[in-house]
Amino acid sequence: MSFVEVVIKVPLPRTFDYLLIEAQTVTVGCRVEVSFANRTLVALVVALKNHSNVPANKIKPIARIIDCYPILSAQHIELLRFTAQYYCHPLGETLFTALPASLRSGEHPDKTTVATVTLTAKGAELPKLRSKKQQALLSQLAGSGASSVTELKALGFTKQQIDALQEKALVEKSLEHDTKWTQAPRTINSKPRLNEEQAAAFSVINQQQGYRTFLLEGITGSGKTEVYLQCLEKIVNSGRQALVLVPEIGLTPQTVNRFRRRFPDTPIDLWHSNLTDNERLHVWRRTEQGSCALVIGTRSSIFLPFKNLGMMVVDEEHDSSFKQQDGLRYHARDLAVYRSAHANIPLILGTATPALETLHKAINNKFQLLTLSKRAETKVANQFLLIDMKGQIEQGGFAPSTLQHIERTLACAKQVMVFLNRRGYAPTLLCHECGWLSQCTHCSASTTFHKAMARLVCHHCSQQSYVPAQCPDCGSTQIMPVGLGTEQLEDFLKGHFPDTPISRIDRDSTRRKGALETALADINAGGSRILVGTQMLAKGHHFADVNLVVMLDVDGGLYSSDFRATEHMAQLITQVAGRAGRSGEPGTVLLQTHFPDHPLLQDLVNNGYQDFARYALKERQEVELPPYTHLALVRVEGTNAKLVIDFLTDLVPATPYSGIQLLGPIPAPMERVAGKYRYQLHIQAPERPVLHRYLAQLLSYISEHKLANRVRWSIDIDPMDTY
DNA sequence: AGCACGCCGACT
DNA sequence: GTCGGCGTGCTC
Repeated sequence: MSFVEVVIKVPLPRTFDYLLIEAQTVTVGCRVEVSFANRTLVALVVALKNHSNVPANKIKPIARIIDCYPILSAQHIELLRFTAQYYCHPLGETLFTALPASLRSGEHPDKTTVATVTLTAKGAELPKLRSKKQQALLSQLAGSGASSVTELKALGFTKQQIDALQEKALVEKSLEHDTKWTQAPRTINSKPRLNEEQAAAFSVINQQQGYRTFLLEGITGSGKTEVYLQCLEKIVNSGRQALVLVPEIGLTPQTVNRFRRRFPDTPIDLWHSNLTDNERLHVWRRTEQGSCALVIGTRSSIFLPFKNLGMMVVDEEHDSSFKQQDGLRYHARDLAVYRSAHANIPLILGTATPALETLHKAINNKFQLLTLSKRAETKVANQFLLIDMKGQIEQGGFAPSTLQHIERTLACAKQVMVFLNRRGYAPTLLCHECGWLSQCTHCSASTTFHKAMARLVCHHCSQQSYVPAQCPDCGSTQIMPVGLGTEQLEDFLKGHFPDTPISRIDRDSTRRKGALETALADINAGGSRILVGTQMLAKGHHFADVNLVVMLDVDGGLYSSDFRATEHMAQLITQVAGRAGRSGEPGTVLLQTHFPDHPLLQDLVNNGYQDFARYALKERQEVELPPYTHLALVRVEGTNAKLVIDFLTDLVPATPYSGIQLLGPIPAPMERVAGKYRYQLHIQAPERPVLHRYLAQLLSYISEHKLANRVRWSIDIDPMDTY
């Protein structure tokens, strides 16, 4: 008798055995169809065996074998097994979240044609077009040769725009067969010359045989990307594949084009959340068959089944979008470390502002630190100015001296960037007479007033409501907006600088597809002189003319209950400061604060992120927080607050477990979201093995708990948003 | 997660 | 009389 052990997409932390009929042959990694609890499901074979511990009368036969060849290699299953175990997540759910949706649903893995767009002879002449977007599409195609429809969509172009060009006979669409990547890549001669530091970093990485993680700590503008490119070139030239992980908003046309120009004959694929199921399947298969050399992708591309991976790069490694915030709560950067060690290949973590966890490993020689300290374009560093907001009479959120700085910069024909981490017009409405505040009815948060939409919006559950004309409590008509949002800043600046063109970049103003690209192009063409926005504006976009950067309200990060808040604030300030003065002259960075003497802020401003980070690490060590201890969180939510709290209370043992510190149950930072109450239990341990041993015990306790299926619970390893 | 089984209230 | 509410329990 032979049996197969399979996993099913079901939140149960175990596998299931099925009977293999004699005529059937399968291997590990194949999908089969099984009957499970009265329904027919796709299952994945994870083991073959001659024995089963399940009573014979319970075992059902396999209904159908889907694949004759495995869709996951044993090595890849191993990566996912580790992931499941490390993140305390059921193996079945882990394997199925990693798979593209089409494979999950049992579809055939091979779809071999790609829709491609090519310029016609007429299109190659680049005629002037009325439509800005179509013109941009045309020049994109001229720059990169043929492009797949998939990729153009990723860059913000639409099917309509492509069709419009086809209508004008400027482009042709064709279905191309996926060609195996056999052609020897062309070497580009016009490589920029590396400066001394870049060359040193390159040569260290280049000489690395086998696994090693490098932390490439390079300030903004120091040319990290050039180092990646030259390292990747060697990998690609030797016929191996590479993965470049980028933050969610890092996948811009600028980045992609830069890679394309440097590797003109090399098949490059993109991986991000906007791909359709078929597009995903297609990239998945290309990586598996070795048909593409390079993938530039967001978080989930860490699960792509490369045939012959030679190197990984994690750009902006500190970015929190690498951490999945629901379901399988993995961190793509941390998995990249595991994966590269297993594949025995080098890994580059690049950033100007390393996460403290990463820096800690570099200091302890688990990672090798490589530093780029010289800005390639500018010789002089930016100047920081702290504006003390105590006792200032502010106008529209600005101190008088801030406004003077803006005025002066505008007079020199330079651009100004203004940051605030709150979109909308005002964070809340307040009744002047009775003190009523506009609260969301489903969340423990106030609703944000959006003037342009004339709505109150909850940023946590997206519920919208009309702006009341009268106070719902006392009937007064004296309702006014309180606090600042980007919309209000834009409004104020328009009034204060009536002749200056202003652009606002935040999730509201860029909701429409391609709106961000249009706005950015507009800014770079020099149209707007003042740019107002949230941190969306800070990441990865190059603006040549910005000379002054203003950050309002940096105080939020100084006294937050989240222990990572200062780190994130420092990263943001550094990141934002990097936007100033890229054209050759040093820029100015203005920080408005009520605490100009705060030691961490002072350290950051006077000595830079590198110094700040090392000081912040000392603080973490003193208070025994990560990376000096290891953290896990049991998150529980439910409509009934009592059940949620009772369940968590029950998880805290009467006698403490040696080495484990427990804290809770405590309400989540947002206690109520979309009508659900959220509480959590913090688990802290000095060593990872201790933590995982404890968690294994806790999980088996939870699985027998009678409240466990009356609430929603999950375990978050190395959580990001905590107290 | 789904889905069946099971035991109590208001409808044709 | 039964349709349907969702608490409980199980899935090879």
